[in-house]
Amino acid sequence: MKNDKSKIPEHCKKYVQGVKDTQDLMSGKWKTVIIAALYNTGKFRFMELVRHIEGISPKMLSQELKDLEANNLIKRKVVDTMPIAVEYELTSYGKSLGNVVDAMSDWGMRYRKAVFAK
Amino acid sequence: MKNDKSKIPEHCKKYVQGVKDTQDLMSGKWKTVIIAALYNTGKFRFMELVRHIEGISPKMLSQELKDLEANNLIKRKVVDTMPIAVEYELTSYGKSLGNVVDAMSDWGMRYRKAVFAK
DNA sequence: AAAACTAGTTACGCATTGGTAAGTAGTTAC
DNA sequence: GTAACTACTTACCAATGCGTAACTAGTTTT
Repeated sequence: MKNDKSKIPEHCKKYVQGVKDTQDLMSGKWKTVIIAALYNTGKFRFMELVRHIEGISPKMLSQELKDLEANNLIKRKVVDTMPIAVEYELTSYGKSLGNVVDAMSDWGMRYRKAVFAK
Repeated sequence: MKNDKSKIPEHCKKYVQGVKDTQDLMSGKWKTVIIAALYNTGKFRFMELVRHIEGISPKMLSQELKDLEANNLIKRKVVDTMPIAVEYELTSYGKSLGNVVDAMSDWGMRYRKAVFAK
């Protein structure tokens, strides 16, 4: 056997597992966009997000926010004014996803330029 | 209006668009894993990938490889030996996704540690 | 000559995803 | 007092994603 790739090194498995875990937490059509929005602007109310993220419905936003909150990536805060306001922002975990979102955004912008340049 | 977030700054739109574009190209259950595998190891034949990526079926692998090739992220090379071999590797575009995959892997590994540490 | 390996393809089907539309409960502006 | 706003929820439906299993066509090993 000249080149046996059948044995997968441990660090490689961990590397891939990391990618999978991150992907799972950011799965679905809207989570990365929500995270990107909160990462850029800091704090948003529910309807602000609905208006800010074009195309999202209240149903999907609500669902995705719940998922993100369950994974401790964002925190939901009810401001007890009259009328009540609900604010969403990233937790420190959530903020640490900034690297990932930045990398995706950088790459995406460069790719788009390259594609349109042809 | 104290705090008008209704006007979305242009750079913010571009930022989010970048994230979306990247997400679209890496969508599905297997693309990031395939990219990570090729990024780590360089070159793989079809059946090597099937064995290396646990859980993937030939059908899904074939489908995802086609998608990735269509988006110019990987190249497929038929080595004209007897029997023929088919090699897959990242294009330079594909390699430039390394930052994204690295960021995802880093974050995922840290997150996993943090979750199990509790 | 049969079994096994290469690189896939095809048929089938269930389950998840995500969209539309409408409804709810409370508050407030006109 | 009625329309509109906030923060959602619910019901329903269509499309897609993804898995299983089997099959193909060529090559090679036994």
